Parts: sequence; structure tokens; C-alpha cells
Amino acid sequence: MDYIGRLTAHLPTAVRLVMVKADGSVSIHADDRAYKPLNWMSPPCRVEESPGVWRVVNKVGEELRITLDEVIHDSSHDLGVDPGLRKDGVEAHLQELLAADPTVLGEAFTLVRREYPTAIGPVDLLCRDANGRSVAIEVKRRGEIDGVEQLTRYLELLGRDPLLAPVKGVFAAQEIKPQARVLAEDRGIRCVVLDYNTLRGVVKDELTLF
Amino acid sequence: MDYIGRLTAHLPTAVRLVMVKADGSVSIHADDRAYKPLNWMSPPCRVEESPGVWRVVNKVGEELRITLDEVIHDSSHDLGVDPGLRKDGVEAHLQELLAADPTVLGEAFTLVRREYPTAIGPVDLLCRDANGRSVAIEVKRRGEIDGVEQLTRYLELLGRDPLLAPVKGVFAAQEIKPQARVLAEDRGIRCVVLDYNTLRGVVKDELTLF
DNA sequence: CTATAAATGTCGGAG
DNA sequence: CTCCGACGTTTATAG
Repeated sequence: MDYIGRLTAHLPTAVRLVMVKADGSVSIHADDRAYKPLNWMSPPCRVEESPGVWRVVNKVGEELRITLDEVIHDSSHDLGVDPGLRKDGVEAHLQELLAADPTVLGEAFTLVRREYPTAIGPVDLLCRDANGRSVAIEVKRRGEIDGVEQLTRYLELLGRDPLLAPVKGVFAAQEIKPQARVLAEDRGIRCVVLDYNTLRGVVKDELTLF
Repeated sequence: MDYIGRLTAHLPTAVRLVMVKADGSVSIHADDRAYKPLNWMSPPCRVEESPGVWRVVNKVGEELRITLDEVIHDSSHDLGVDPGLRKDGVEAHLQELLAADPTVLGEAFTLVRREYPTAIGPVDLLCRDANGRSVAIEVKRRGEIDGVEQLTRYLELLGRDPLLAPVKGVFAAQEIKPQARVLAEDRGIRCVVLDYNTLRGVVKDELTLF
């Protein structure tokens, strides 16, 4: 197998699994590496078959050349359309739960707006604390340095608005990496670790109470 | 199929491909989505088989529950050990090429060190310009905001070293996103777009000359 | 379509 | 093992 595209790669002869999907994608698997193939071509692409050689090419000129020495097993099946996958528990949901009750962040916050717009993008949550001061909250599933930098940029921008300034920052995530915590705290940003299940329970209980 | 782990997901009954690899990983594919499965469990994990139900669990308690209504096709093959994949053209190689001749960045730079160590990690390249001033160079394949933030942190740290200060910054990548460029230039960091093939040719020619 | 942020990211390397 | 950055990231979403 040879790939010539964004990089150049070569794969020696061996027994492998080749998967061709209805969307046109081709992937070549070894018996390890979880679900990731050794090499692949994403759709849209086209397969040119000649005896013992497959050339898989896409629009931008990337190419996968597969040489077939021996076919050990060949099987084809029609899977039909897929009913689709339902997911739950991602950042959007965390944000929803915090918006429903910002006090779970440990202070008497009241929500001003979710997705509060700024010139460089929306802040997850904008709140006011007990003293009426602005608080910008960045929500992440996993809190890493990127998220702290993102919140820092928002805080800088929001701090220029005389109607909001001064603006405090809160970095809330299910998990906060040590480096991110150090950076955040160095910048005066408070870190809050969220437990999704507890949070869901607490907010649900509260909504049930009223 | 149901997944209970970092998130919760449910997949209705349909015809699908289930792939079980020697490393223990399990993945469930629809006939689209390139090579990414609808659901999966990465190794290390364990499969408990009972009639019509597979429970795939890992150490941290994540679980994949697969209900089998009908087996349309079942096939198992020993692929043996994999000879492995050779790659070329990634960031490491760009860094090598720039280290071999930093002047391709457009100034009379001389290399001080590759992977110059700092408290928060190594700088890709540290050079001196024609006037002996320090230049920190961050190399990326794709230049995005993250990379600018990373270089900014390095510049701040290196700038505290009286033997190096003041330190200029250069952000070099095969492609620089508009936001990243704006942020970099706002911080006085020069941006250089690299062409990998040209660069390879130029550096090779120069090495051949001497 | 481009640009940006999220991802059960995955993967590899260093400590 | 954890942390950290690259990735042919891929994927979804907003503009």
C-alpha cells in the first residue's frame, strides 16, 4: 500500500482487512490500533480497479494505491440506511444544566444570558454575582489550556465594555488539567470541577421542587 | 447498542458491521462515516458474551452493550503481526528542514538550538538574527490560534532570561488561519507560510552545494 | 462554501 | 501511569 497526499506513506505486504463503504471510503486495517485504520481515503473518492491493483483517488489529487497479492476472504453486504445515534452528556448539556441553575458553581450567580455574544465569539454563560458584578463562565467537558486562553480573550474583550466591567472569570469543567488550573489561577480565574451526574440530579431535584 | 461511559449513547436496531480486533477493541460500523465507527470500545477492554448480548467493558467502567438479533455473516482471520507504517512530511520534518537552513524564513538567522528547553516545554527552534538578537520559532503544519498562544507563552518565559531578552517570535506553518495571523501580528509575531516541497528542494540543493 | 470549536477524539513520546 | 502535543486529525456547526 502507498499513500501520496498530505504526506507520503508506505505499508509493506501483509495480511490486512480492507473495508469499502457505501459512501465510497476505503480503509485498511491491521489487527490492532483500536478502530483507526493504517491508511484510508475519505469520501468523496473514486476507486479504479485493475487486476491486482486498486487506485483510490479523491478530488484534491490524494492517492491510495493498494496492491492485492491474494484475497483470503471477500464478503459484501447491504446495510441499508442507518437510524442514527443519540448522544447525551456533552458540553452543550453541561451548559444547559448550569444555565438552569448557575448557583451550583458555588456562588449566588444569576444568569444574564447563555451564549453571550462578543466580537470574537459567544461566551458560554454571562452571569451577575450577589453584588451585581459580571461573571463570564467558560464551560468545557475537559478543561485544558486552550479553554483558559479562550476565556482570557473573552474577559479582555468584555472588560472593555463599561456596562460590564470589571468582569470576573470562572472556568468550569468535568475535569481540569493541572496546567490549565495553574494558568487559570495565575490569571485570577476561578476553577470549578463539575460532576455531570450530581449536577443532573441536583438541577432536576430543584426543578421538581418548584 | 448502548454505550454508558464518558457520555451516554443509544443506537437502534439495524444491520451493522461489528469488528473485533486482536488488541481487544470492538467497533460498530454503519455503511458511511468514512472509517469512524458509530460506537466503539478502545483497548484494553474485555468482552463478556451471553446469548444474543455482548457486554464490552473497560477498566474505568465504561460499557458497550451490544444486542445481536441476527448474525448475517461471521468471519474470523489471523492477520499476524504488522510490519508497520512509514510516514514522511510531518511537522518534525519541517522543523528539520528549517534547522538545516533557518535563512529560508527570510532573514539571516543562525540556529542556536532545536527543541530549546524552557520550563513549560521546548521551543521548536531558537535562533539569532543578523544583529545577534534572539528569535524563537514555532513550527506547525497548520497554524491556528493554539500555536500562537503556545509561542506567546514561550516568548514570555524566554524574555525573562537576561541572556536572551529581548526575544522576537516567528510563527511558521504550511498554512496559517486568518484568526491565528491576526492574533500573531497583533502580538508582534511575524508569520511565515512554508511550502513543504519547495523547502525540501531548496534545502536539499543547498546541502548538495557544500 | 469557509472558519471555528468539539471529540467517547486517537496516537505517540517523554517523564 | 500521566501529561502533552500532533494528527493525512475527523466531525459538527455557525456564518
